[in-house]
Amino acid sequence: MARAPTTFDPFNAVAEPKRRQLLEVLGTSELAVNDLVEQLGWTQPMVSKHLGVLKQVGLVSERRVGRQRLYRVNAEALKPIYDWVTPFEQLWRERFERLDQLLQNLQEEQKNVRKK
Amino acid sequence: MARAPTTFDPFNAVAEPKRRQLLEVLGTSELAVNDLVEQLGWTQPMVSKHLGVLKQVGLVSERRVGRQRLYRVNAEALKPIYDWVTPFEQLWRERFERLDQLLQNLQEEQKNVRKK
DNA sequence: TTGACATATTCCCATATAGGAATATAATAC
DNA sequence: GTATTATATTCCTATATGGGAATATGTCAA
Repeated sequence: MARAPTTFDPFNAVAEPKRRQLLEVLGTSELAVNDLVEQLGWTQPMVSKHLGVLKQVGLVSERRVGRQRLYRVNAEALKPIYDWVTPFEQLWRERFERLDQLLQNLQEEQKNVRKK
Repeated sequence: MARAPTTFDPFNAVAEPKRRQLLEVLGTSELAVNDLVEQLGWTQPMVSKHLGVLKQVGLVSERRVGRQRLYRVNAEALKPIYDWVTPFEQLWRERFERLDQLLQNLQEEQKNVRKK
């Protein structure tokens, strides 16, 4: 078996750095393909192809206006990623907090040493 | 150019569902390869290979004890994913909040209608 | 040393990619 | 209808993959 297709789920779609960049540029606005071409500096087919992948996994939605197609981010489609990664965030935050505590304790001890 | 290698960054490493599953099973514990083989029900080479990818991107760390190798999650390596996805979480949460607000307003209106 | 156990590596293949170039489709304007 | 603009699709290729099977490496125990 090969790797899961990029259109399999948001994880695979967003693994490609360019597609993350595209979503960032899109942000909260609604942009036509040519706007994205200009802002990203990529070729038009490249932008269209990446948009195609993002659309297939529901990460962007498309609205046709005249000969333009306006795209916007559908942020909710990123929820599975957020939900998956968040529990792990607890882990490293706890570690940092323990480290902070440790450093503070050491500082306290140093103060006491100097006082003597 | 082909797709970025799975060892390119945490995004690509974690795009594979099995590797996410492996990290989940690992959780906060430190497990030997055979423990993982048993818990996951995969073949031993498959577990070793996925661990190899995860290790290359720093998502797990390895400690050798006798003939065993104990692995644990290095959660901080997931921080780039967390940091990237979190701003988007704002977007869909705001949308939900606006929706909630809208629904509440509608309920209020209904009450007033009935009073008349 | 030899065997048993724990883990990693190699070889194989079908499959999907991202990018470039060229071309197709679709909608508007004249 | 024809030209023009906006966008999508097709064809190409190099490259990496995940899984299976077989094998190699490394470590302990008798």
